Amino acid sequence: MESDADLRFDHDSPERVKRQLSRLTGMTAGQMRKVASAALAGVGAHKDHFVVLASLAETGPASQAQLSDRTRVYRSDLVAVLNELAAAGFVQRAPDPEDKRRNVITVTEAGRERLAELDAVLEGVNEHIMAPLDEDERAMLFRLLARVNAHLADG
Amino acid sequence: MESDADLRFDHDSPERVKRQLSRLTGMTAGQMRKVASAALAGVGAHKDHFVVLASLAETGPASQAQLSDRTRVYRSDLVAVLNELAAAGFVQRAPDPEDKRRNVITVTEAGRERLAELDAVLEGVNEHIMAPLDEDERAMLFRLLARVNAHLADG
DNA sequence: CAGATGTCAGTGGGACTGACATCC
DNA sequence: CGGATGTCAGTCACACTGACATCT
Repeated sequence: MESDADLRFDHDSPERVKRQLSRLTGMTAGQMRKVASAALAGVGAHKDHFVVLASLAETGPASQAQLSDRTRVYRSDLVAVLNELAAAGFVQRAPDPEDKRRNVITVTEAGRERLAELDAVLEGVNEHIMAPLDEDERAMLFRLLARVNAHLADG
Repeated sequence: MESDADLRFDHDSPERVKRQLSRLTGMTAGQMRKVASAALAGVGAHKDHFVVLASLAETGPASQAQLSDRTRVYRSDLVAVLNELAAAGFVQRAPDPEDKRRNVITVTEAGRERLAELDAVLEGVNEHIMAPLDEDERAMLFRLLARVNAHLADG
């Protein structure tokens, strides 16, 4: 197994490559994604499962199109996610009586428990990821990234 | 065409999903990657082209295995990248007389000019990405991300 | 009719693994 | 022999597009 030991970003290097924010951000995002998806895989879940359950629990039942808008999971990919969540009894998929095109997706009690479980797992992941930063630094990192994110979202 | 207009991260939301640094970082990294690869595609290049040329220009000729270690581009993927760079005359691939297993990869003069071109393109990208931040904030973002990156690299 | 919805099939780039012949 | 090197093939998760039947 190849170790990730020297996957370290040296910002003070004179090399042009390392002056690019996109590379540092991409590397770090990849590391985070690995940690998060490994932790979720440990309990048989994927990122989308958490996102969908959280949206349903916090904003209430929704059609698949609404869920897609809320979670930014593509409508086409949502189908498989909901199939898995429904098969496990975490959500209920029922036809909408008011609009025969739609399904109404509702989180079940088991789904809420599952969400709590995934939330705990990801809380641990989040804590591990931000371990080297104190409270102020964490808030600062969030704010700076959020500003860049908002800026890029505006095209 | 779907717009990216509401791909914005709201850190002050009560939703659990948005409290995760990995999600904000992943979203932002994805935005950055799009901008960078679109800009590079505009001049017929890929990210790996830049990284490989920069390594050769800054650290000197190398075998493919050494290049892979330097750039973190997999040996297997390096082959295609070098095929493209060599076909365009940006690098020279010659057998190593001291070790018949190896090739010696050297950047050509045209390759140095290409590197300057790609460097300029990416400089513009970097500036666009960090536009909303002042100098101190940019340095802060780099440092915070680098610390998280180094921490995660240690396993 | 135009438009929204759920579904399926498929694309494309990126990260990564495995195997293999060749050579040290 | 074990180990490094370059190469090819293939896998896998992910973001994303296209088309289509159904319904408003």
